[in-house]
Amino acid sequence: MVIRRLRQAARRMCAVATVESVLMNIGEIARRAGVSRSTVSYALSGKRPVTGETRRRIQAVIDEIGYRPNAAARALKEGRTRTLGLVIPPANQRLTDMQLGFVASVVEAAARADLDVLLSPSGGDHDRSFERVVTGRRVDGVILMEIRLEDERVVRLRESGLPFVTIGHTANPYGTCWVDVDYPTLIARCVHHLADLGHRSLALVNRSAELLAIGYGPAHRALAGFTEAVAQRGLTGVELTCADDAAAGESCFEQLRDQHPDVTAVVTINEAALPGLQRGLERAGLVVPRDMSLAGVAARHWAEDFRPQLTAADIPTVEMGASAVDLLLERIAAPEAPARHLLLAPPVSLRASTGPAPR
Amino acid sequence: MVIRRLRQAARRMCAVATVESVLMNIGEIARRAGVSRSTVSYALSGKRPVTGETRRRIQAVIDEIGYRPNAAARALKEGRTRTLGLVIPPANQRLTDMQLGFVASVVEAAARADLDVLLSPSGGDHDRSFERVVTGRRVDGVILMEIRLEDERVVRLRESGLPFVTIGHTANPYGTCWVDVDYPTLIARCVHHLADLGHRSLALVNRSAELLAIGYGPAHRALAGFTEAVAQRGLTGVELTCADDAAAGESCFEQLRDQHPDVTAVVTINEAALPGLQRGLERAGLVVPRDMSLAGVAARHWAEDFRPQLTAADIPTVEMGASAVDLLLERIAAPEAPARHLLLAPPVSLRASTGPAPR
DNA sequence: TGCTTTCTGCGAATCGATTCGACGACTCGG
DNA sequence: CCGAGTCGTCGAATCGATTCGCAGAAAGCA
Repeated sequence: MVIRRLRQAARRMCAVATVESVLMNIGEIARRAGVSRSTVSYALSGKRPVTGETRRRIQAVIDEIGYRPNAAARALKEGRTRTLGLVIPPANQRLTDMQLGFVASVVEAAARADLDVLLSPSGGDHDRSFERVVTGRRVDGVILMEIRLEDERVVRLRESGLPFVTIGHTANPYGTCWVDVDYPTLIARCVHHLADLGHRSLALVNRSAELLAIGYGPAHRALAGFTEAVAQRGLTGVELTCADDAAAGESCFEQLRDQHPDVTAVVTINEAALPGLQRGLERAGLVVPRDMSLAGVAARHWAEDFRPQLTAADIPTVEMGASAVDLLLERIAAPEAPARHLLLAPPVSLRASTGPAPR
Repeated sequence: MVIRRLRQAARRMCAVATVESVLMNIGEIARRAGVSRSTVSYALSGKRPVTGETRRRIQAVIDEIGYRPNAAARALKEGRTRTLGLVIPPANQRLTDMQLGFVASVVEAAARADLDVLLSPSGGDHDRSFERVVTGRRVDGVILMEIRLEDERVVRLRESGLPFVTIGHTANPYGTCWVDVDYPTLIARCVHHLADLGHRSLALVNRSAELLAIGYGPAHRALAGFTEAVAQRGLTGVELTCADDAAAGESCFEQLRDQHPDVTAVVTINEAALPGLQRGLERAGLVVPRDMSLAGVAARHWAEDFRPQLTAADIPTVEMGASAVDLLLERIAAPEAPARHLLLAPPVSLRASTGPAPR
């Protein structure tokens, strides 16, 4: 008892020595307002009525010393953290613009709902950061992006019981909540558009061979959509992989020129390669769309930065991020409800990069 | 008493009904291992010796049911959250590549130290998200970026007593920890390099007029460094502002050609405008560096994507982000220690975009 | 054998907020 | 004027982990 009093005395001295705001818990508010801690809590939450006069006194004290409830204590008691986890690709690979768009819109949507976002830079493997987020009760739910057809993170999350939503979807689309772009349909629309313009020989500039190898969803689905649409229209199709940068785009184009000179139209989902394709076209003295047509799936600003502006389905990153947050909030509120999906197929915006096939 | 026992019974039923992993707190571990809660805690932290046999038994139980300590409870007791806050620009403006580089490297460096990162998308004004982070004890420290010469967020953080580090620095550099690039020096080096090559009339393509108006540090410091160096060498200098995108870069270049045709060299800190400058140069039929020299400050991949590759000081975003985390950890460990700074002046890499002035 | 010292492990207090039962002070109808 | 029902507030338990003081047991020494 003596010891405890000594410790309390020491703490009081410490409190005096440092900034006033160091000691501001609900008990201190209660003491200064002359009420009990529970009354302060009820005045703040409104879960039980509190007389106007009392509430005003409490509010005055709170405003005076700038009190905000301790997030950890609240999370402990309530069993929820008001925080969402967002798993992003590890930092060694630069985020693509699309990924960045998702991050920004998820963060924005979460902020609108007064939720914070905890970042976990995690690749496919078990990762300390990912494990912390999944298993440490640090977040109420998780948003996962860069989904592979077979994704062990999805398996891990499912067995953990933590609510989660993915941006992109695995080979088995059932039982999990996700938002995705309908790559096969969009690529098919591009192929049909080009076929309608008379093109007979098309190339697909896909994402990198590595991504394809690890089973990255968009790369596989774009490929599938391309081959099917090409077959359906009786065209010849060339499939190329290309790393996510301008230099790769340029060499990819050169390879195309060398090995498949008969190709008159290119379909791509690789935004980052666009500047390189542009350079390659210029160096080869080709004019778009007179000598070569281009179409694809890309973030709007990539399409608009291309010259001439690119015929493309603009990926609605903002809408997708916001929807992912909405779905996740639903799932957190009702974990047992059936999983919902959202498969978006934004229209292909006809811009200036596609035209009749050259003869 | 009866009521409490009823409630406990209800909880037990609930625990049986749901996934096993739902009930896994330190007490459960202790029960299964046949020891007390404190022993489990000591076995995990190693802060007091625990017999090998006991430790093994505890570890076995932990491995079996996959226990991880509850982050909120730990944060509450320890008074620290093992989380860093990162304040990023609000989502309505797209992050620049430099900003993205900072975010990625901060997250990466934090992950290496087993810390999580909480994102707060906050502009200059008081913002719910920012306030939550600063005042809710949700983080042990904060990293702030996009610093203005007078920045109220810095003021707010300083008076809150929360440790923080800024990437970029305010007009008064003392008393806070920061990491920054020495824009005046780098710009001056570019100017001197161009002056040595015989250029007499230079232009600075700065960031946007809006950023300059709100007192954005890099824009002001680049401007100051430019005017001083130009004056020192007796050159004529033109100052232009330019929004952060290719279209703006293109129109900025056109404005330059129209109004200042005597300019033979451009210095820029605006990476995002580079593709636009490139387009403008091509459309005007100018060859770099024969007709016009370019130099500046940019992330490496922007410089290398330029054709010809850009003479530029490459911003070490990875190093800066990592240093910011290091400084912040130091500051958290010793809040009263004198503030440290890091002002980086990476060398100007001579690439192919600068050459002798045309005659 | 008896006493001190070192090991181990336990019980209880603690962090800060929420929430539930209870209780005193009212009002109101009969 | 009295019992029933409301209203406002309080005290105490609780969330899950850490940590401090303390108590047996084992070991060392005389």
